[in-house]
Amino acid sequence: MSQSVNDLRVTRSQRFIREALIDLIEERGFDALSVGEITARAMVSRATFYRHYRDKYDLVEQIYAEAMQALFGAIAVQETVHSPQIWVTFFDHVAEYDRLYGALLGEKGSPWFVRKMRTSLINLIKEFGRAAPQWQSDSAHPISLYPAEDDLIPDVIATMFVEAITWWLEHGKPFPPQEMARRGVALVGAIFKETSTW
Amino acid sequence: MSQSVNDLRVTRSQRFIREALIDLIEERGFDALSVGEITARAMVSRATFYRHYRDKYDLVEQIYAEAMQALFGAIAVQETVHSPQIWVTFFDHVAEYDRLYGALLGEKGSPWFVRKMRTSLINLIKEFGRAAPQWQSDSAHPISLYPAEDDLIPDVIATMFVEAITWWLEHGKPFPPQEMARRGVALVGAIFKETSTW
DNA sequence: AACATATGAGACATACTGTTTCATATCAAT
DNA sequence: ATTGATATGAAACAGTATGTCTCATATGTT
Repeated sequence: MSQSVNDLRVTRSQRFIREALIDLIEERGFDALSVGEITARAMVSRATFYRHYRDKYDLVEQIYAEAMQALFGAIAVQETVHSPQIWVTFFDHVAEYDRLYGALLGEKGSPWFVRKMRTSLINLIKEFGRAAPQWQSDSAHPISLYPAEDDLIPDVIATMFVEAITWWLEHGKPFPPQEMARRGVALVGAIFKETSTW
Repeated sequence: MSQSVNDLRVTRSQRFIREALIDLIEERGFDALSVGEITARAMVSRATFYRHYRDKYDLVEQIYAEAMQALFGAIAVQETVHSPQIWVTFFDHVAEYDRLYGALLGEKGSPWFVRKMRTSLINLIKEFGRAAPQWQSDSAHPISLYPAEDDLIPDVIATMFVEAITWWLEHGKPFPPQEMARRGVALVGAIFKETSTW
């Protein structure tokens, strides 16, 4: 793509475009946006947009990819990747990028992005579930849950989390990340306990 | 709209259009469809489509409205609207319209419709939750849950149900509606019990 | 200062939308 | 079977968005 990695023009254009994107999502909703509208707000040529992004979805994906990279970086710092602490880190991350996630997950957001984020979470959930076998302690089928049920539970839990995040951001983060993590973990625990007897 | 309620031409056109819609969703996905594509498959003029529907979303809404009418009719037959039996009826309904829901909720489906269906469910969940106070029996705040939390729980549960339905249909309905209802009710019970202490 | 390249302006072909017109075919009712 | 009503098909239409392309210019980097 770009030979010189740090060209002020490039970073400036991309920054304007990203800011315009979030502003416009909050104002008019992601689905309603056209590329022309975004570039007009960003005071940038449409051709410039297409030089950097395939379409508006690609734009979101690039932003999201960077956010995910930041999240994984934060998680890597944690010694106990398989501990509930991971969810505190997660909600901290969400809080840090609250404007991005709020815009994309909220009322004016994109159902497409919701799906995307849920998919990202499912793997994390699986990892988390496998690392907490005590939740399935009183089960007659402690291991067979996932293969037999073909991932209904992680799917459902991931969906729940995305929904909880959306609710949290739309209500102005009523309580701190720690509390959200605590509730999320408790809920997941209850679900695992309940479904482990199936 | 139509003066003579039963005009063969109308019912035939609408039927072709609806069949084409579901076929095409399964093949190419709802979002990718254009009106022209639908009418071409239905062997009907585009003008005819616009005579009956505002756009492809309106088409889905009309189909969905009829399905909901059928569901409400089935529920009305139940004496105990506030019993878990309602969910058996619900999953029976989903099974009856499996092709419709499968297409619209599944991988090729429409996130917009998922949202729509969840909204429909939230009211049902609230009704269901209010009618089963025993789930909040050991709570210190048995009533204040909804107003205080501003509907996080019903929202999350509705989302879970939609996700469960999607999973169920995409996996070829591995077990009968009764079993899905049983598991759904159990899960909701566990969640209510867990969250009632918050 | 010299070079590289990102940008802006605009043209372009393509596609889809939603509306409209009008002649024709098809239906319902008698 | 004939009549009257109307749903339909074909086509044109303006409007909008997309994604690509060209080229002169401005702006960065070295």
